[in-house]
Amino acid sequence: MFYNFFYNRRTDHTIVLTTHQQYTLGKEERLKSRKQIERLFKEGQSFNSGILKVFHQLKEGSENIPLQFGVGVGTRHFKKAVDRNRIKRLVREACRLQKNELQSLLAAQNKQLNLFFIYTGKELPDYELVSEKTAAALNKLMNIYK
RNA sequence: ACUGCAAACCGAGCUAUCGUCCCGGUAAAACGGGGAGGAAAGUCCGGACAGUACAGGGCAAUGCACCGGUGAAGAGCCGGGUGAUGAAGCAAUUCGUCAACAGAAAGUGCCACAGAAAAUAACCGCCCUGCCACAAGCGGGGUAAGGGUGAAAAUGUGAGGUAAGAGCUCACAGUUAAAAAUGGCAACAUUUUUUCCGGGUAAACCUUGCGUGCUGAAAUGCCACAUAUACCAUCUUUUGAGAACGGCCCGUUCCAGCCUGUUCUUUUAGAGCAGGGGGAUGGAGGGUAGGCAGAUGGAUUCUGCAGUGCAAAUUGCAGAACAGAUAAAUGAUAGCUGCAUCUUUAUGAUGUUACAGAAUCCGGCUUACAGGUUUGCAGAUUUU
RNA sequence: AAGCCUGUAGCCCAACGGAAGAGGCAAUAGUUUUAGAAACUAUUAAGUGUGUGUUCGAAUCACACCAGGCUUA
Repeated sequence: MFYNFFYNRRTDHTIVLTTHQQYTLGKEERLKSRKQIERLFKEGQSFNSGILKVFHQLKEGSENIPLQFGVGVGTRHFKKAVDRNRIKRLVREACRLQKNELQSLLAAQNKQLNLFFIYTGKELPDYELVSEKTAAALNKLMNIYK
């Protein structure tokens, strides 16, 4: 009985995930070019979403990638590399799980967007808080580029 | 058994789903394998490696400083010596801890306050003596035995000696340097002889000895893209000036010594003048910032056995392990076991937490560290 | 990653190895004023980032840590 219960739960979970199948985060979906990042900070628009500051800019390019994003944490509030790595991983994970809606919207309009998140909070967050704030930021972006 | 300190070691494990970096695999997938530490940290030492056109020498700069061993090397490690210091002991001695541990007798500087005086010591005192009838007073000289100081006062004690004194002389003790003998590879120790006794400071300048060329993976090489053989200043272009040798000098080596016109000598060619062009250095800018190599497996680390050595370490054999990103992978969620805390003692609840994240690579050092294990030392109590 | 610099009252800063430390702003109290500001007078506030050493003596010299800042293209 006990094992059976868990087996069912597990299979349900996997089915839900496989239907979407888009929770990927490959090398191509990250913003890596130094040139593009500098242009984004210089010319792009930005807004604050609680503990996150978001830079965003449409770009022209031949590659067919609707969304590229990067994450940064300043050394002012987090002196230890461990903490900075932790925050970057949490934001990246939250974005990975929630970006699909925006991605498909952009793909439908044939637009390409650069994004950069900067963590501006002063304390080490937990995953739930980061997830919530990232979702809010992504919703705001959907309204802008509708 | 408990507490504290120190040292060494460990730094939870397994499973599932999603995701990620590298390698293999594939036409593309699927799939398989690997993916953070003892300090990855601080950047404090030492190397490897790369560039700089390394002949060689000197100066400057900079580092080190008892001896031997170890190792690629070191300001590391191991062993020893000397000195200081703590504990135990009647003592001999034993057991620890620490040391930038060459030179102050090459020279220069500094030594506040106090004190006569702080380094060529005469302020008081003591002694001799001149002026003077004597005293007092003034002057000349000798003298470091005595003088409330100070961190430090001119080796200490005793005797002789003297006008008074003085290592002036002697004895003992201490101390500097040298020689010899014995022990030791050596530092050094012990003994004997001669000699010195002229404060401290070299983590003040410095002297002596030894070592080091400088720069640093954003090094460097190649490919691609882009641009500007541009601009300004100085120097130079026929014999005495320039450049390189990554501070300077000697020295060595290298480059340039071109073109046009004109004048003179005149076969070529050479010299002078003018102009052009070239070169070097500096200034101020412009472009690119993509890819590949460097780049991860080598003085490698660990384990076992055997050998050498007091030890650090090392030799042989066997086995195992070793990430490779570049706005930068190593993450998220769930469950089980283990562990900790609380309440209850079938169990339940909460937490899984320390210091901390590779960035060219190695060897050390230093610092941080929840909890656990082991060893050593100290403490007080309990039991036998 | 590589390399360099700085820590002194609440703040800004000075001090040749020598009384344990100078100023300015601020603070507190007083004078002045009906009250306040300004001005004037007085007072308080450091033991020199931490530790160890060298020295008779350390803010100063040396070493090791801690904290903060800067440079590179």
